[in-house]
Amino acid sequence: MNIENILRKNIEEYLLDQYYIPSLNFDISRTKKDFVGHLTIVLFPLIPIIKKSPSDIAFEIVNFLNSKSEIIQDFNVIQGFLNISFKDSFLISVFDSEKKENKNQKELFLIEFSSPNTNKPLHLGHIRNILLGDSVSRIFQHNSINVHKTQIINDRGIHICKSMVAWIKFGNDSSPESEGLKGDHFVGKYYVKYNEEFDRQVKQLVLNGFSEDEAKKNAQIFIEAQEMLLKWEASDKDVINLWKKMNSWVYEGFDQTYKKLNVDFDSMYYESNTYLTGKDIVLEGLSKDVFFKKEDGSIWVDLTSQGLDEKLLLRSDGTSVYITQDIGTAYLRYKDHPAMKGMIYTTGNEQDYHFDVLFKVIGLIGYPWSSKLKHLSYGMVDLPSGKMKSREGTVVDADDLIDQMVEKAKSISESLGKTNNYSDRKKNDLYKTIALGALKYHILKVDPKKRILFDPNESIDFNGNTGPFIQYTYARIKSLEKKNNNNQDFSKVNLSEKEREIIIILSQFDLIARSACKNLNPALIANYIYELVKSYNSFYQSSTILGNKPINSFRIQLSSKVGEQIKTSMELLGIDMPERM
RNA sequence: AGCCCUAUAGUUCAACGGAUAGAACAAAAGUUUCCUAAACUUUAGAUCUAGGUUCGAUUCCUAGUAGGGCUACCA
Repeated sequence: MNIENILRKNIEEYLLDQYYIPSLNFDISRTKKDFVGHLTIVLFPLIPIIKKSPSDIAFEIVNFLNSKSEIIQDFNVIQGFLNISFKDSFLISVFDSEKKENKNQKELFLIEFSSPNTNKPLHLGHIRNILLGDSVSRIFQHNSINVHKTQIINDRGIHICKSMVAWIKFGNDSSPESEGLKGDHFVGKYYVKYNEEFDRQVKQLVLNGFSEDEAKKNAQIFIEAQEMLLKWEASDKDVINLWKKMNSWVYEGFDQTYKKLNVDFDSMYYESNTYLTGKDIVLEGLSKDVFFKKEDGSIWVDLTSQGLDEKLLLRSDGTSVYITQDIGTAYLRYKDHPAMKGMIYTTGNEQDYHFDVLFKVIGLIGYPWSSKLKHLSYGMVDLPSGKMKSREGTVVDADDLIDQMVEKAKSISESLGKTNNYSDRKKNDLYKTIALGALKYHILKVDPKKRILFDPNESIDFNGNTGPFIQYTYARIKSLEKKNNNNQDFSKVNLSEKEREIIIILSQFDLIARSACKNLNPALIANYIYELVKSYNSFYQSSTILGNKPINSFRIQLSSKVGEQIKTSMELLGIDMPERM
């Protein structure tokens, strides 16, 4: 139970007891720096209802609290703000009480993230997606919610055919092994080769008098890719085999990257398995007049009454589009997990409209679970040079970025000379931990809906509000614990103001975790950790400067608690904590 | 054209409608008898514009400005 909740509960009781007010929203927040107190109750909302002056209300509240138990040391009222200072004995009792897990029956949420195309490697945009999805999953689990992590793999369509055509043309019989490339990079290379050849052919056709648009439709290699897609849909054996081979290379590459990022999945859904289901559902909806058919045979949904447009669901030639398979995937997932309380889609905000449409269409079909679908959308990751475009080669490759981060962690650590006595293996593990800590924290600390400006050269700092700084603080605490194992009674400790501050921050963790869960926002956790670390460092510094020796056991205990909390919190972001660094 | 998102120190980020808008980086100045100086302490510096809602607005509403996205028989 945290302090804020205890206070809130008591005040609610007071309102009910004294004024028969059953529910009223009022604010409790940390007392601002320049005022005396620990927590502040904002009285303004109470004034018009109780019809007394703020100071009268404040006295009543304090008297009520004191009549129940002696927890208040002091208080003051400034304007409509009631600032309360708690007794040390109360703070210590809160600090000392073990957290009780609420193990109610657990709900199940499906969380979809990553969901790449299978024609090229993962890039920085995927990293934000993966980290968000993974972190939200961890936060859900922390809040006693079961999580099923899943993906939709876009393994079907013209894009993968492009890589296949290029591979036949330029690299037949080559393999990731023969070229010494990671599988996804290998396939991506042929996707790039396709585009180079395509551009060359288009240029040639334009020189021969074609318009730009015509040239794009008539480029030989594009026609070959289209033919291959048709063969794929007709289950041509050779094409299917090649398709399987290429995809397996890609999956192998993806797995390595997931492993590096320390994320995993409970299931995969493949578009090639779900698009037909989607098609069936659309046809069924057509027969029930939920959708309508245009003269050319294409099938549409009319969402104009809900403020959206008409949307295509099936092409005139009967083939499916993006949203068709999404309908099928959602349906299959619901069939697999009928008890799910919610399904969360993690995608970039350029798909906001798409998901708006998808959820409404599923609702129109009449599936009651449409209300359980949620979209976790996040802003783009931009580079200083502008938007990432794979066609223009301005993407930041995920693997390259991670390697670069490890290199940087290495050079910084070595220049500080703190790891000299480590084995090579330990050093490398540490560099990876630091590098990933930096990357993950840097991305997750930003509100998901905002865009991130990512400078690959200098944006990752190892000072200030960063992952490594938090890791470092943790390592220091661990070292402190190691040197001081004395376990004494600390019931008669006089707390310093900084210690009180830390205890109150510590006690707020569950509130923050719940809020982060509700808002699908790991940034709340990150900000909490940093605040805790900052307070702790300041406390640590003042303690050492005052030369409080011998180190009293309460300080060790407090440090230890802070360390524990930092670790728990950072784990919600998927960040490992090194014991030494 | 319509719809959606964003706008805060030089820069990157904070702030359930609450007090004097917080941090970090960069800039300037300081602190090592100390459990890891990858630290700590100072100083300077910001709410896009105009209205409205109310005790009170960075936050909510309206209009505008700027940036981005979406409005594909692409995924």
